[in-house]
Amino acid sequence: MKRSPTMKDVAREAGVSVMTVSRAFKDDASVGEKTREKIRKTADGLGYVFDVTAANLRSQRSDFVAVTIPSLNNANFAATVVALTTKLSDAGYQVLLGHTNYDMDKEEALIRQFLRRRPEAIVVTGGHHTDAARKLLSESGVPVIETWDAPPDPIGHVVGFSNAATMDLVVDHLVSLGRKNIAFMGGDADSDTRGRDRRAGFLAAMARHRLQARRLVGSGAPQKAMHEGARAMGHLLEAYPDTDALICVSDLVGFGALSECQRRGIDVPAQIAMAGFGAYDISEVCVPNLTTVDPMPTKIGESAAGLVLQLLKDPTAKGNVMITPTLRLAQSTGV
Amino acid sequence: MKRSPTMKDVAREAGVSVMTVSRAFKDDASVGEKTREKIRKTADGLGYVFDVTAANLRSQRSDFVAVTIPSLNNANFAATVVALTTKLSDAGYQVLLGHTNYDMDKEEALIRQFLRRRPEAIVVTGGHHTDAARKLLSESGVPVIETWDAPPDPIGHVVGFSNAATMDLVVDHLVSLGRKNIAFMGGDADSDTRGRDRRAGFLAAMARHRLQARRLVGSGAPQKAMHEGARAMGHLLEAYPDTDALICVSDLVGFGALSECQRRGIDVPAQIAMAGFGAYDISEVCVPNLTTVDPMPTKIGESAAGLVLQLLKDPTAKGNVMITPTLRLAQSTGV
DNA sequence: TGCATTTATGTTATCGTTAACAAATCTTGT
DNA sequence: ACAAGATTTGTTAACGATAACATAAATGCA
Repeated sequence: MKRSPTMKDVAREAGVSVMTVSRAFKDDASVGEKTREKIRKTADGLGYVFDVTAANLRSQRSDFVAVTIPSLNNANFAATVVALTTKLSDAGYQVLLGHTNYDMDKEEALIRQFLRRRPEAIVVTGGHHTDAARKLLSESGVPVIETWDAPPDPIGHVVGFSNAATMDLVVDHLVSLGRKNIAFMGGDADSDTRGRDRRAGFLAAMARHRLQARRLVGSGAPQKAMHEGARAMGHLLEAYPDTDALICVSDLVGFGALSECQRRGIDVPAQIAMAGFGAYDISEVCVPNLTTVDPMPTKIGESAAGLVLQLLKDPTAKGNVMITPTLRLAQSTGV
Repeated sequence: MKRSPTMKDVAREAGVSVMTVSRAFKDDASVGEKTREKIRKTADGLGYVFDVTAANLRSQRSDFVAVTIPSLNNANFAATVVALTTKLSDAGYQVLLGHTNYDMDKEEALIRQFLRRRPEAIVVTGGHHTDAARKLLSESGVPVIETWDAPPDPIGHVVGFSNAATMDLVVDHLVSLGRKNIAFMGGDADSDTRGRDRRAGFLAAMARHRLQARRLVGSGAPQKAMHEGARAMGHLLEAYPDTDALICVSDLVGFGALSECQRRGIDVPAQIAMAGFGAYDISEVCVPNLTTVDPMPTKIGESAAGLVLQLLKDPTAKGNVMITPTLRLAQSTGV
């Protein structure tokens, strides 16, 4: 197989200098209209494909934006990435996507790997990282954006919300319905830092209402959320049979719990009101529909992309974006 | 902000040549143990980060493997990508992931964009592409692997299965239960080529059993599967009230349909037996559990990665991998 | 010890593109 | 028609690494 053609080949064939070919491939450059046309045609004829790697090396711009998320298979992270990718690729950037599988060491390894490609910005999910990862990020000389959480000690910029504060919305709602024996399911897995933050928010909100918050059941790692939700519901009913409301760390756990109620003939919301988190599709389809919190994943992605673009124009720009999640009431809390 | 250090800086600081530094960063190269140690230490001290772009340009190897999938937020595609990424990154490759949103023009644009980075292999989902995309792929001089479908006219290599053939499994099962008025939901969206293939398979299987296959209802684009499944169930019940079995293009559509049955008090499986496709988590959690087909997404990813690695060693290697999906029986068909 | 062999390090040119500067060509107004 | 400015094209060197080849240092063995 023969070597693929370079600008040099195109230049020779078209009878111009290499530099003119280079310019012809940039939209804004000054090249005569008929010269450009000839070059385009010659390039097509030769099957020339522009080599971004060489361009990057010379111009010292990688066009990469590195992005890490905990899991690919999550409607919310996916929505954020879709929004982010759309906006960034429209602006000519290439997203380098990595998933950590909720493992902070994996995240560190990914960051290390991505930095070797000289990304122009790094967008990470969450504010919890290994010490080494924090160091890598802050010393990278590249804009860093933490999304989804509003960490107490940000590395660079933040586009997120307070997971803890969202629990106020849910607890207030359940309390306003007269529920008092409110349980929380999930938030026990070390790896799911957002879940832990939500549980902490639940505890704080309950304390604010002077309600006992001892009804806590684990649901394990987020990867098995639905199954674990069903299992955990069994535990909850045995341990705290007088529970009259349940907040789940996610809609997926919530759906597992809901289906277990269905199996056992427990009436939701009459006996137990139930709320999830994440506004997953399933919350609007399951029976009963699940009250949930919409964390605005697309808005997070769009804002993060906007911030990246702004920072690439002006690295000194300040800009943290706070997102305001909304409570979506549905049948599972009797609305 | 000062320029980040290069090998030259490390070499000067460590009192060796640039080439020695370069070798010290490759594991297998011959460098004295104490020299290597000194270089490592100097590099760390300077905060040196290896520049993969430059290395790629010189060595004419990108370490990239381009991968396109229809949607990020899909448990099956995600599982394939996870398996693929894990295996390839262990071997030192970087996956460039792009999602097409089930749009073939978007896929073409992605491929065009990826080729400019000189990937060492390209893995695409499905066997349906624009003509231009097919041309790009086949002329790229890079190994091409089509996954998830077994296309009639492959571009290069294939790791997949016959969507149509999987429907034989499901139809045979339902017929063996004595069901005759079998409906199919989905497969109507142009963009969902796999769904279309499944519907075609359904029609073929019904013909083989000499059964009428006019009970077809659309469920629209896969992005809204759950909602559309619920809506479509309404249509089905109105149009074909004597339906005694339903095959859905995916478990997500199936769950939508199932929840609509629950709302209307229709007994599944007594009145209507129901089967989905994809072995999504939800199929094992919903009530009743959903009979489904497991398309072995992880196996697809692993096999595709294995094939990529093999092809990179020996580009002339032949190798198509056929995956055999399995039927998973559950309560929704009365098992 | 001395010479062949292995191991460790150095030198030079280059991957394919673009920044920076230089030169040539084309406009335009008088 | 011609100077002055605007537009288009060309030349040279460089981005940061490595392949290929050359040489120096270390080792083995008679």
